[in-house]
Amino acid sequence: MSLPKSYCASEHEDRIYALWEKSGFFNPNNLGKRARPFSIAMPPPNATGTLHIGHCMMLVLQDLMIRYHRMIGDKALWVPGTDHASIATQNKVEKLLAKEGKTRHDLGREKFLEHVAEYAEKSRNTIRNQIRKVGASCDWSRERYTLDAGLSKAVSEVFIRMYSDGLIYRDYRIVHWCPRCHSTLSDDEVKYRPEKTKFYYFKFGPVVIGTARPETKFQDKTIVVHPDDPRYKQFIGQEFTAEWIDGPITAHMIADPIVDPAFGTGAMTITPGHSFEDFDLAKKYQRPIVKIIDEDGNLTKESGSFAGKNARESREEIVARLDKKGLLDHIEENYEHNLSVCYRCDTALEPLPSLQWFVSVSQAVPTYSKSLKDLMRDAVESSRVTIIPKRFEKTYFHWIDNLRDWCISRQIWFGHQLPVYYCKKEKKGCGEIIVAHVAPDTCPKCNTPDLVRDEDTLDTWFSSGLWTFSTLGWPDATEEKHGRMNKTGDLATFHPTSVMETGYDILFFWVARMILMSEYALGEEPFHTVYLHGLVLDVEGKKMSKSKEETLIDPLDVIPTYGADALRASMVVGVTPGNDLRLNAEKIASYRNFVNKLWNIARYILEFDVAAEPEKDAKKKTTLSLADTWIISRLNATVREATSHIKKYRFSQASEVLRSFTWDELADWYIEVAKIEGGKRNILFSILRTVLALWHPFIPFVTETLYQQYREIAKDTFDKKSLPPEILMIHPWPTAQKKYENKKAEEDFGIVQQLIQTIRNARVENGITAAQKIQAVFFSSTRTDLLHAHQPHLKRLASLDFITVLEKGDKPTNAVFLKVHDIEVYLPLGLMKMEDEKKRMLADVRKIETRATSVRQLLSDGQFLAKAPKNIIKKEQERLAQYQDALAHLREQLTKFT
RNA sequence: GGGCAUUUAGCUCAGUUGGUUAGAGCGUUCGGUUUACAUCCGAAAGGUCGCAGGUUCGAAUCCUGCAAUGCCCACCA
Repeated sequence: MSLPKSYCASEHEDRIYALWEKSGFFNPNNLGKRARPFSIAMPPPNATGTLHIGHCMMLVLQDLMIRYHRMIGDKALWVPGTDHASIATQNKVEKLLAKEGKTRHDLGREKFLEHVAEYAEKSRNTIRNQIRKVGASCDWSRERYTLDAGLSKAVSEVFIRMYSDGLIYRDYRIVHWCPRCHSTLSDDEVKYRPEKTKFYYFKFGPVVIGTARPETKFQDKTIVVHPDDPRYKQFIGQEFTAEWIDGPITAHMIADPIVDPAFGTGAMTITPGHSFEDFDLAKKYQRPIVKIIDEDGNLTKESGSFAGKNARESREEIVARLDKKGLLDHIEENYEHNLSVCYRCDTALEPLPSLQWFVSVSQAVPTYSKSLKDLMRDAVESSRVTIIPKRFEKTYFHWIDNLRDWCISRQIWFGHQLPVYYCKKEKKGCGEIIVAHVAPDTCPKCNTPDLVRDEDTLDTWFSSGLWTFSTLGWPDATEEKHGRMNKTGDLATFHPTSVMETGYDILFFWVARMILMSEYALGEEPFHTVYLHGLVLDVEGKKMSKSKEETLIDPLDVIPTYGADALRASMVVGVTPGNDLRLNAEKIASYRNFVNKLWNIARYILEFDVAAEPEKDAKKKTTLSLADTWIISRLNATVREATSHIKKYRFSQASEVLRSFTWDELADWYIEVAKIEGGKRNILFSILRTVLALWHPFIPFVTETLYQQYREIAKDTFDKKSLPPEILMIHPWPTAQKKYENKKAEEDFGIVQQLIQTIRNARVENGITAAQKIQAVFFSSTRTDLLHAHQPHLKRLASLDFITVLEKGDKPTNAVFLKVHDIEVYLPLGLMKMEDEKKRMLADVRKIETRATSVRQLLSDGQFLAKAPKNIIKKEQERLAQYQDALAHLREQLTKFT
């Protein structure tokens, strides 16, 4: 079998993935005896979505870590799964139903849920395939879904525990309400959109008040002013009658420092039912909470003659009525404020009072005598959880400090229904609330049958907060021993998980809540390290979205064209944690080129070099050439550096190190040298194997494909015992050995490289074509051996046809003069323009003089000599010596121009 | 309003704890049928490291201020 000239990813990728999957090594149980666990819980994509480029980012980074850890011998587990994503999914399915002219109510709860489940299952199949396309080596046998029985049990279990700990409670209070989703939202699910609107001023009793929302003001009976405001001081505490929308109304004036006298008229009425601030004020001063707008966005009976009308649409009519009564003072146009909108559907939210379930974040948890806020803060403060990049720790603490109780009940159908049952008074019950996994047949208090389950479902983040441990079998995977709950099975082995890798955009939604849940339920952190990646942006720097097709990069389009490996590389190279990535097709193409380069390096080694040297060095033990010790030294340094970068989560830098070794050193130098020296079969084989292993976590498909070829050939050559593993995925990670690093070889080969590069440069500058061979004369008092040994290299790589190496003697005149370390090179070009050469040399002299002057100055600076470290001073002295040496030679050479 | 970040070559971005001449990819220019690769090879050009101060023997790197851009949080009735 021979390898084609270029790598065609689509011909190999599916086959290679199947090979991995069949091997069983995605499952750590099949990896043999391994002591150290390494685990990642894959952030579950929405079950009804399809993967976009952002998902690729997480898959690539996590797969990189998992593959690396699998190779260094860890028990590596990556748990995949999907999230039911309650609101998002329900919205999506409702939209599809709407196309058929139906609503969920036409189907009824049960039928609707069946419909959603069916749809989700189809999408999940697509997602599974997409994850495979990217090359993710996750353990499919452990795949989970947030609505699985086990995970649902975990949800109820946490709810029940929190309820009995007094952390979950039910309360009537103002909440964020999305009239379109017909559900409450948590504070974090609210987005703000800047909006320009009208700001109205109305006469209200003795004062003028301002408002942007007249339609909420029907029952405003409290005026608040600043206690020190001289305009209103006389009215504070008074009660008076004001003419209002539906006739006279009795109102109070109170004073509170929260009012800004400079805003509007300095007097405001409060609307406790429809403003968070006003709600707090109303609680403080014990004013009634009146619901003016209902869940459909319509005005309630509290609005008198307007009852039943849509609130926002009635605004102008209400203003007109007040105007007619002479109560409209004036209108301010273009009032700028932020409108709160639903993060899922962008609909303007309606704050309204409602009876809902909440998680208290400030009340002490009995077991820990600490609040959930404290638990969340402690985990990061104590460094049990570290966030990369570190700056997000600040953001995290700030979020915790401002956190309010978490509204967890949602009025949608799709999700985990609350494990709450009511013994309803309407059904002759006692009003008892029962929180349990399963409904009791009768009320435990009054024995009334027919308990009614709460219709609401839980916030989707409540269940995803449990993800790291619910996926590993909690709560069943625990047993009581000596009065303590101990973890068993996977939960014991893999929890806390090692790394949570996700986008910074869900730090609050998800990462924080996982910490909350794990700290509460298990008393331990959910993960040790949080690695936050940035967003994938298009060429214009905007977040990629389906609505902008021209700049959208869809992974499913890219993979067939450029290959999954190229896509993967583009998400790693030059990408740093927490920073956004601007992606375009050219970038991906450049990594496709690299993948192809690697392909051809392997192709040369596996086919051409072997063919050229069939038997020669298979058995014979050859002595190593300078180039050999050089490349071995460089490879070892590369292994050492790349490993160190990966350990420190600097994946981009690791890939940089690998790229420059592979392309610049191995391909451009060593393979070219191998063609000259010959007999490199063993050493090239060994280098290739190491290089493939090093690249494998980054670009697994091409490396595995090549490794399979490598192993085919190795099978015929190696004895069975030293045969490497069948698949690269479980090949041991290369280890660096200090004894192979050779500074002298790097220096000496570096001189050969510099000589060749310097001569090449001189050739181009003097207009000598590549085909034209020239002569060179080398003078060196100390390196004649090096020069003699590398005559063939110099000849071929610098296109020379005749070389003279001398220790001393007469220097050629009218020749181009070059200098590398102590080696002088003369290129007698005969016909060239010596005037140009003279100019070039004079320019060189000036350049070096400038540098020498600055170093000389530095070295004559007493402060520098006194305070700088000795090695730095020594370096500078060496530099100066080099400059002086070079200058002396240049000047000497210049004298030869007549 | 508060906070975080970014600002380095034409473009996209690296640059560990301050220490030679600040790097890469793409792009540009010049030259190439070298028997692995034109998805390639060789050579080169291109940077006051946003601006202004400061600390230091020494600053892209640390500190202060300013500017531009982006994001997050809060939100005034």
